[in-house]
Amino acid sequence: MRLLLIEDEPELANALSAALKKHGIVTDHTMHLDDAFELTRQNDYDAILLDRRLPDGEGLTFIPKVRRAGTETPIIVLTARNEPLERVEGLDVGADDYLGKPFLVEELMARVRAVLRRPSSLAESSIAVGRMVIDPLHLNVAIASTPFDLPRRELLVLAALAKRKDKTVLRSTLEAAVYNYEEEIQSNALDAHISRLRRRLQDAGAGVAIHNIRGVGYLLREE
Amino acid sequence: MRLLLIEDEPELANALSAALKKHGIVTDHTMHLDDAFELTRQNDYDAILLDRRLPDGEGLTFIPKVRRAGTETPIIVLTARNEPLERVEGLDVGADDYLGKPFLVEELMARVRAVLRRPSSLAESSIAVGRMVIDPLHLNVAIASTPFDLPRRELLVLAALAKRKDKTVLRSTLEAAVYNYEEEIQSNALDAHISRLRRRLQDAGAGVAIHNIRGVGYLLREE
DNA sequence: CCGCGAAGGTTGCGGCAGCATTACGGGGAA
DNA sequence: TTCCCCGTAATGCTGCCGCAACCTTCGCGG
Repeated sequence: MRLLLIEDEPELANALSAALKKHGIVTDHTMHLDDAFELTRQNDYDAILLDRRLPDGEGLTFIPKVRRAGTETPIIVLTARNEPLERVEGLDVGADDYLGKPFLVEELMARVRAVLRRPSSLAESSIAVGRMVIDPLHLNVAIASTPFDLPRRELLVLAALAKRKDKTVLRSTLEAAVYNYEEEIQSNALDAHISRLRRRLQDAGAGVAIHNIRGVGYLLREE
Repeated sequence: MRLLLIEDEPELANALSAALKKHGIVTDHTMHLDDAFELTRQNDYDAILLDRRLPDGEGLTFIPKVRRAGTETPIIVLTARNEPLERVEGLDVGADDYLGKPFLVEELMARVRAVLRRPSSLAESSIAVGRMVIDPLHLNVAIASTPFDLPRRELLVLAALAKRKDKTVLRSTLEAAVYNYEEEIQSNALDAHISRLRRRLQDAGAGVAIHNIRGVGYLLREE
């Protein structure tokens, strides 16, 4: 899962990113609405966390803009101002939920989950490929119903591939699934993960293969 | 197991929390319906105990509100008014059970368990792993059918792991299972519990292992 | 059919974040 | 009081993972 966090307090932003990471969530962070808008066009986020009070101005103005651009990603508004009236304000312009500061990360998680549960979003619980069963939400993998554990990054790669099994996943999409843009990589780290993952799958007799499509990306299919 | 208690008499609330704690239950407590509503969004409770007569007004009004928000957590209504007619009233708006004050904690526990056993909730009664049998509902653990005592926190960790045996449990999920929102921890207390629990399981020859997945969480499996 | 460049695959290494363990001491229960 | 739980912190260690060097495969053009 991947979130975009639009927040100008670096301290809060860092704490939040770290906490979300514990939930297996990759977080991109920016404090500028323009950057944020670009990021929504480049990436397919599962949800957006939006602060209202930003150096660029009122965060809410961001919502109509992205909606007009066709982005339907759920938006959760974060703010210190938590009056009922303002709550309505946010929801009226197209926010999906509203969260007053300070809040617990658990609360945020619950709201993210709630928002993702809504009919529009397609949160699949479990995907079967070959002899494997992959649950990308809980980050579980099993082969022939015995658990199979993987390092974090390889797990994220596999989950991203499984979500679109038999379909090609762009290289950039995979990178996005595993890294946030602060952790930019200057090498073939992704290739390395793929390689190690392949070996692990092979050794375990997973009955799946990660197939490369030159210049485009990868796909996961049965052997 | 984790409950939300909505009750305005501090004395009763404290006594109840303490009593439930002895049963290994983590309890969050509030006396305001608004707070309670927020809490249901923050946490995934196993059940909610709801007083009818509250400073905010009639407790029953709370039920449709949370149900509309998509929360399916079982609700047990506590009240001094225990007339049959009022009982129907509570159940009609979506309560799962009804308990007249005063009551024995044992009775409350029995009702909580009963409510959790219902088909909708997926509370398994008993889980077998290795040479152990774990009942996360009664918080009983036995090794080779002789009872096995554990300290409270370690018991909660083990129960949380057992409920998802052979599947990874996120670190954050474990933290939520063991601590309520007042008890924030600032150290590696969870790691310490895991370590001590491992040693105990080892010494007892439980035939199970708690396995770590770096950067993700833990899982319980047979050795 | 062959050559060549670019994309992908593989692998060892080193740094370091995350985990394991343990001793210590406060505090609560019997 | 005594015992044990359990939070804290210090210490050591493990193995993930980014990196880079080197090798293999692919596809195109001649």
